[in-house]
Amino acid sequence: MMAVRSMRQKKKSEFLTEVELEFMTELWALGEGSVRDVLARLAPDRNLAYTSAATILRIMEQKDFVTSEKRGKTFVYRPLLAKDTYQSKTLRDLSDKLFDGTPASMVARLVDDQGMSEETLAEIRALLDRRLNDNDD
Amino acid sequence: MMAVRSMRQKKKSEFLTEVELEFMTELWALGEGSVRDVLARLAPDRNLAYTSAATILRIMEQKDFVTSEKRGKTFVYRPLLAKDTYQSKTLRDLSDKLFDGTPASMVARLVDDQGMSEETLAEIRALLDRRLNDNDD
DNA sequence: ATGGACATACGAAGGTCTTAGTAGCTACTC
DNA sequence: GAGTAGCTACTAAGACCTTCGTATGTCCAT
Repeated sequence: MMAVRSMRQKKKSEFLTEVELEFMTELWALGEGSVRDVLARLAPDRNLAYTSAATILRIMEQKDFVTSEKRGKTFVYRPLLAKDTYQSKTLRDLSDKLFDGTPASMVARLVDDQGMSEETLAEIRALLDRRLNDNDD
Repeated sequence: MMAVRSMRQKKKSEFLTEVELEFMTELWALGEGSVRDVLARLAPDRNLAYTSAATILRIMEQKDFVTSEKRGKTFVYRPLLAKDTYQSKTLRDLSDKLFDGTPASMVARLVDDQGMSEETLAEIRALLDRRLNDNDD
């Protein structure tokens, strides 16, 4: 049997679907994991069939979001996309589409609405101070 | 046993789809507008059929994102969902799903990666200062 | 070898989203 | 009153997403 597995890459949507993000989140937390590992971490009321989980991970590999390595008789999946990277990409996209491309307005809405504690706010300001001083020398 | 679950509401996804956001953005900018008004504001290379635009707005009305009023022979659409509100909702969702529910980490990633100018950063810090002083009395 | 446990591959059903064509309504013009 | 222009309603095609069942393969113990 030939495992003909070399299709051409198609446009790659770059973004994770709902379920893909759910799975990727567990992989990011685990570092790596089998179908069963990921499944075990989902909410108890999630009730997703094993084969569904396997399908999802296989598709994620086709999309190059994860890679796999056969260990014994099971595949172990590992993220190819770093969480940091994906966070950045997502923020940029959101800023472009919903905040007129000005990330500052995003922060403004965040600190206005998100009910952050005062220490959280102070923490963020400290972060900015550090950032500003770093570039300032 | 009967399905006790026959709500008339279809669970309303709460979130705009890609195209719906595109249209809503124009309606937010316009305040209100007809199919033609919205269509006119899209990028010249968008090439969306008039009937497609009309369908999209009709669906958005079914989903209660907009309301309409017949003026002459055309419908004029107006947002029911405020941009601010939607921004907040989206940020909260993103924070929950991709930033462990801690908005502060979101800001951290923003100021780290987004290549903001120094004045943008200073602007944000000013915003935080104001916010902190307001609560500080 | 046979059966059982468990893993992967594939295909199909049912849903939503995007797009656009077709049909029909209304009103204005000649 | 027939034609035309512009609008809305409906329907459908095609793409993608989510879920799961079935088929198939592999390893191991009996």
